[in-house]
Amino acid sequence: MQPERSRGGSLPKTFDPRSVESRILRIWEEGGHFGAAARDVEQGGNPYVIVIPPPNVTSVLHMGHGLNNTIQDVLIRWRRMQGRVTLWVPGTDHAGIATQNVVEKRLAAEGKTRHDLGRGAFVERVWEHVRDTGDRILNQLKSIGCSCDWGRTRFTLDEGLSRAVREIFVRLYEDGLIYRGEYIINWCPRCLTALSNEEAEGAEVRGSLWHIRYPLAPGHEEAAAAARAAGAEAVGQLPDGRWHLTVSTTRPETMLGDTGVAVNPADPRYGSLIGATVDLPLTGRTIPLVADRYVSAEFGTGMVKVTPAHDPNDFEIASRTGLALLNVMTDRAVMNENAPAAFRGLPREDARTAVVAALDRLGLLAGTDDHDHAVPACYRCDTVVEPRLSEQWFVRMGPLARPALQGSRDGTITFVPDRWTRVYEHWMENIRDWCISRQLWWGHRIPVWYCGDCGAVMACREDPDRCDECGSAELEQDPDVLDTWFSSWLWPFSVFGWPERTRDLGAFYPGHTLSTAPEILFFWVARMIMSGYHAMGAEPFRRVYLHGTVRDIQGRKMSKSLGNGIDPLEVVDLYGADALRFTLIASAGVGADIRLDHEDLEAAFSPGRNFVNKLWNAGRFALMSLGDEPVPALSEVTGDLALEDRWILSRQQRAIRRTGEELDGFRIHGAAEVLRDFFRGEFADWYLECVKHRLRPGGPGRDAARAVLLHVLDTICRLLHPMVPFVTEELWGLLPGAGTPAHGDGRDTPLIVARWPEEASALVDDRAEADFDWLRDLVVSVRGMRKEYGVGEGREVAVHVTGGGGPARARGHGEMLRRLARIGTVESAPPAAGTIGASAVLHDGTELFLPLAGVIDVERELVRLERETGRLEGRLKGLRAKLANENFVTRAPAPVVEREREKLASCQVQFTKLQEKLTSLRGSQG
RNA sequence: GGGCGCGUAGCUCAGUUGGUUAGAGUGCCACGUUGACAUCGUGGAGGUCACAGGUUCGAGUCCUGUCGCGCCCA
Repeated sequence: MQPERSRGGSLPKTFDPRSVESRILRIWEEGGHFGAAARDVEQGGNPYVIVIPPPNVTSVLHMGHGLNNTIQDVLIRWRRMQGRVTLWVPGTDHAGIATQNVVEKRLAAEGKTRHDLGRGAFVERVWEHVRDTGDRILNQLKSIGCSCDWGRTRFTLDEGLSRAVREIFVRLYEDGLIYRGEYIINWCPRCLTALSNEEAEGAEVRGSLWHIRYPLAPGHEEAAAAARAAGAEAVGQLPDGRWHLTVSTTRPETMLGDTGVAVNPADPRYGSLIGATVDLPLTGRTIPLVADRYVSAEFGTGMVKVTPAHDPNDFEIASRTGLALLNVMTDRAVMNENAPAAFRGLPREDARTAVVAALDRLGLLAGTDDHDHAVPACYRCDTVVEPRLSEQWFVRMGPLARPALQGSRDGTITFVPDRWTRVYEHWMENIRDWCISRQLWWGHRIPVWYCGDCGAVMACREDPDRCDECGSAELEQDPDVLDTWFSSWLWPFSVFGWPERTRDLGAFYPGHTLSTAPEILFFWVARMIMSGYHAMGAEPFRRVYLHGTVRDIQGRKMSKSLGNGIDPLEVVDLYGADALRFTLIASAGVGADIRLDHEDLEAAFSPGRNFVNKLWNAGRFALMSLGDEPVPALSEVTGDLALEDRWILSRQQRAIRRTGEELDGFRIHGAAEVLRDFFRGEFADWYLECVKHRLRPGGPGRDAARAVLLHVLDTICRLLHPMVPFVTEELWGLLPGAGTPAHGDGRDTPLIVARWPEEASALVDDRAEADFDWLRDLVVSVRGMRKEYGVGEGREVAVHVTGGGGPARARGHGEMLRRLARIGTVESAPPAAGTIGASAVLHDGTELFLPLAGVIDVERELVRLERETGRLEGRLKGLRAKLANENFVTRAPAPVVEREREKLASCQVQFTKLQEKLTSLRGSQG
């Protein structure tokens, strides 16, 4: 083994995530670096807490999880390195409907329903399923590097969390904030359960608006004629002479359940008809015409049919006007015994067709229009929701919303991006009661018992034996379970043992950041805030980060049904977890959606993989170059620093500062950009190239270069660790210097708990930055001229550097210029008159000249110089006009004006000198 | 019907209180293997910042309107 190659030389040329990730994971987990204990806070530690948005226990990891949890892990790792007592609590959600559906589907494959098994056996069957697959998604999170405290993993159906559900239910019931009642709720006729308003998602549908004639009952002819005379076009006469009204509906089948027709009381057209009765077609029933302020005189005919048992608005009208309730459908949305015999047993869709046909035959169909409207569908199975009258349990939300609204208004809780604040507040201001009972078997059973003898209703923390009222043992528990979100909304404190007053609660509540997708702002985030204030008296977190959605290349949301998803684990397998993370982070603007090509994973994820590989190779080179001898600490070489050393150290301080600023503002992609620019654009492209010759054994200033190289690479590993934890951990572990003070902290712990870098203002060096920028300018300029004339890198060139501060600034950097631009010699004297070559002028007026006799094409050089002078002339013109404008000079801030003046001066010098070159070249040619 | 967001390079997107020559990744063209990396390097082409007005010394950025796309609420 060669001494100078003993480090790094044996490492593979490309980073191999598979050989690294599992080993690193083990180091982190076995080291106990993911966890935190209440004790750490009690002893004065400053906590930083995130609770995970618990994924559905039966789900598998998708890209949305990937993004969401990468963001959380970046924040957690960053705070952990800053020395905060960091806790990220993982867990899963029992997802009542979804999970029950999965198991029911399996049963269906066996030709069974849950009713064949019975409740107890079915629930046991679901538990079996959950025991088999429940850990799956959490293990998947591990494989993308999530540093959750796995020992604290919770499940919403755990005993402790179930106790929390029961406690909050009973408390709210006792406070009068939970009640039972018969109302119109959203009902899924496939899942056969009630849904909350949030679970019924409206989808725009192209439907029809049917106009139907309802004959007036005899005796109202005069009133009808009066209405007609008052301009009521919806009132008319049928061929047989009967008067009729016209109502419009998108759901004609519901007319079988109509119990009235309503108009606005202030509508002058229909005043005479209020109190009249209508012969409801097809049913033989007679229904009244009533007045209600809900009815809009402007919409349609200004006259609506009222179906209180099948429409929420109609239900409201009925409750105000006393109209009867008539339910004409079964729980499966099939017409029931209250419907006329001809329609009984028809599913709602068939009933619609049949009703329309029947009305048409009777000549009562006035017409049909196309009509776009929103139709609510079950968020779990996409079946069209049927508004249904039924007895359910509700949470009275008004009192809970008040403090939750206040928390946002007074700035206690902030949302990023800020626009969500208004969405949140609008929802809170228009809060509606929450239907929490579900006609399912999988979930927390409602802790309410009914006495079979005296009819008492009891909400109980412990299962009761006897009725509180009459002592009877004839008790029956409510058969329904609670909405899953009724347990999720307790998550920020139930995971810490609430309602017990645990040490964990004292240490870790309130938490700090919540990162999630905006889809569950109402479902979950808003309700957590409500329950937090109600149960704990404090907000559950202060900052809510709502990130974007992962979409396919066409902008469609990734979904199982579309088959356009990307499996994060496949990406990890192909490109590594770091590549996945970096790609996601670097492409996710604050709150912005991400598009990824699911058909070309290489195109989608190679940027991340390539970046990681570049980092790996920079590390590999550094390790090879550092050699085995001890590397001095930075403090030992301060007197020996070369320009490029001072430059990179100065740039590093800016990178540290900006990374912190970006992370603090949840601009994680911004942090990624800062670090990519620093690492790749400055460290790898320039610094490493500058010091290569110094790093060779016996190279000039070798120890200083080694010290700086190690220090900067060490810092880069730290700064990038939250985003690409595996490669940085691996690399950092290979860096020399375990236990030396050169690294600021001991190297006996892994990077995951190493100290986050702090800006060292003493290392900021404006002068070095300016000088180095000048050299970069020179190098770029020479490279450009070489390319222009096709002077390959195999051939060294001489460069005359004259005028401006040039010769002095170039002095001492000959070797660097040789390596970066293949400059053989730097001449500080002007070329002999008549020498053929290429010219350029740097910003400070330094003239460059490459003698390229034999290579150069004078015509081409003339064109090139003309292009350049033309460009400068354009700029000069703009700058002169700007500075000649008195308004600009007097009104713009002085520094802005000064900057423009400097630009003008610099352009002027460049222009003049290039102009001279051009003139002399023309002269030499002519 | 009400509200919100978006429209910047071929593609995907940054652009923080208005102030350098509007940037990155990717794709494209040319050259290149100088002992980290071809999952690389160097150089280059590519934009009337959707459109029309307005405010301002100055607008991708602020205001108004129009067009197109997406989302949320009713």
